[in-house]
Amino acid sequence: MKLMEDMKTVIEVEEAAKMLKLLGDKTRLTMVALMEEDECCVCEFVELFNMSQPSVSQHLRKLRDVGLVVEERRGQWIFFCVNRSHPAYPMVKSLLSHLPNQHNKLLELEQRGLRVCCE
Amino acid sequence: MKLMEDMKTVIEVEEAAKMLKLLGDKTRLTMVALMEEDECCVCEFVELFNMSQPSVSQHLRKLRDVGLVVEERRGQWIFFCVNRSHPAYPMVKSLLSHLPNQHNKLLELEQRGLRVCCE
DNA sequence: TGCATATATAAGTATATGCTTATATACTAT
DNA sequence: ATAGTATATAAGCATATACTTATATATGCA
Repeated sequence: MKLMEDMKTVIEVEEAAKMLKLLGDKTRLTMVALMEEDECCVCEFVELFNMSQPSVSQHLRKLRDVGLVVEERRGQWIFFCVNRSHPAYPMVKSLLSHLPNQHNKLLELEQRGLRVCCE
Repeated sequence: MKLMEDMKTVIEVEEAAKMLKLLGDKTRLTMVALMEEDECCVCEFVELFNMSQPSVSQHLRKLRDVGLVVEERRGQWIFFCVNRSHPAYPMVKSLLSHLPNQHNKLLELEQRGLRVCCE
């Protein structure tokens, strides 16, 4: 007997393959796992991945192009977060649940004073 | 409260990305979804995907190389099936649960007399 | 206005990918 | 043995991918 159930929205194989292809990259998969915890901005990813800014931007653009993430500008910064109403989100959430928690990465960033906060 | 829970084995992001990259191809994703239903042999995939035999073999080899599928020769045929003891299998199973059922494809193949059976 | 910071985009390049055709291997049946 | 069927592998090729460097755009602040 199952009392609580994860959303098991069905999506077409083609659509799923497109998503998995995008997530089949260590950088993008980690990005999405991080954004599942909290919204992030480009410079935070640059710091976390020790990667060039254009490279980070290009990864984020791919995620945005399929609608899996949405962006919101706040001052100088553009924050990205997971679009939880995307048709493929339930599948994405399922697979993220099999990955290690990424919270420590954000904590470490905060401790180094590199977490961007705009209130 | 949750009484029954899916296996939520955690695997490293790098390992997960490797798997998702493999499954981020419509052909291979469908193959795995089909094999989740029942073991299949190469010529069945050739028929189902209307694809060249070498192409099918190459896709299966990639899946085999990471250990996600295992093969077993029976006479002329080599049957492939999902390796349910693979560390990434729980994640794979999770995401497959968001795909449409592929049973009809195998049924149709059977009705056309093209299902390989060796007993 | 002018400069610094944050981000996006463009163009170039090396490598990866998925197909193709041709050929090799393995098993079955005559 | 020989032919037929099933599968694997190799080599070639067109396209996709992920980075790089250079440059453009947008915001904040003095």
